[in-house]
Amino acid sequence: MERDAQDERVMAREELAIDPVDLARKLLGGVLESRTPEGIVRLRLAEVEAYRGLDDPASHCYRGRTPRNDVMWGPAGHLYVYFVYGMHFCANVVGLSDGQPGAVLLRAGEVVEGADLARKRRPTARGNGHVAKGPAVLTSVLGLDRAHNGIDLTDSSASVRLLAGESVADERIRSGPRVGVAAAIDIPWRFWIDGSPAVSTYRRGGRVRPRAER
DNA sequence: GGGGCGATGTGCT
DNA sequence: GCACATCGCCCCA
Repeated sequence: MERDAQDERVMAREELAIDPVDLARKLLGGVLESRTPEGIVRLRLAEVEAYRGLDDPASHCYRGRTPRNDVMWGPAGHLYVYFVYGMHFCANVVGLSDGQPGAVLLRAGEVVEGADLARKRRPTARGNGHVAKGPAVLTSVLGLDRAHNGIDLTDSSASVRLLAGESVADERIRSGPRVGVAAAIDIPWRFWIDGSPAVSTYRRGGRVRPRAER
């Protein structure tokens, strides 16, 4: 079937080498696949956020190139994985092209294959292995960690790949402020598929100041 | 060399 | 709704 062929198609680098805000919309409905000795898990992306390098104070690239964020400087289509809060990993797809940093954080998705393995990897997560609600749940369900940083998702032989999946109609895409981000809170660079059970609940970022605020 | 805090998840109140 | 676990990164001294 035509749709199945599209589901299986590995996305090409030139499709991904675009502004992260546009890439975020394009990734919705796409499928991230991880293959390990344990098995295969596939996840249809339902919620993402754009982080656009140098002029975005919330981006890891904002203060320049460092060993940690090196992958974000391109090339596009690679996986940027980072460690946060001393216990979680988050995964991004790098956008734009060489020399221009930017990426899309993968926040949530629906497990379309390998629910048993997903549940085994994250037994306490709500959704019983069928949804990955939140960026750290998403990475653990797929078995991603620091070792997967820099993988080329457009390489058809890679252990982690990005498949085209289904395109999502514009009217089904919603947007709003990014979760857990205090800087640039007015910029609606979070995108999600309306009605998806995987979409995480909004939480504003930044610690509440002791009493300075208002 | 030291300290503050973060693109979070979970369980308990 | 809130506190807390837990540690690497980055800024500043």
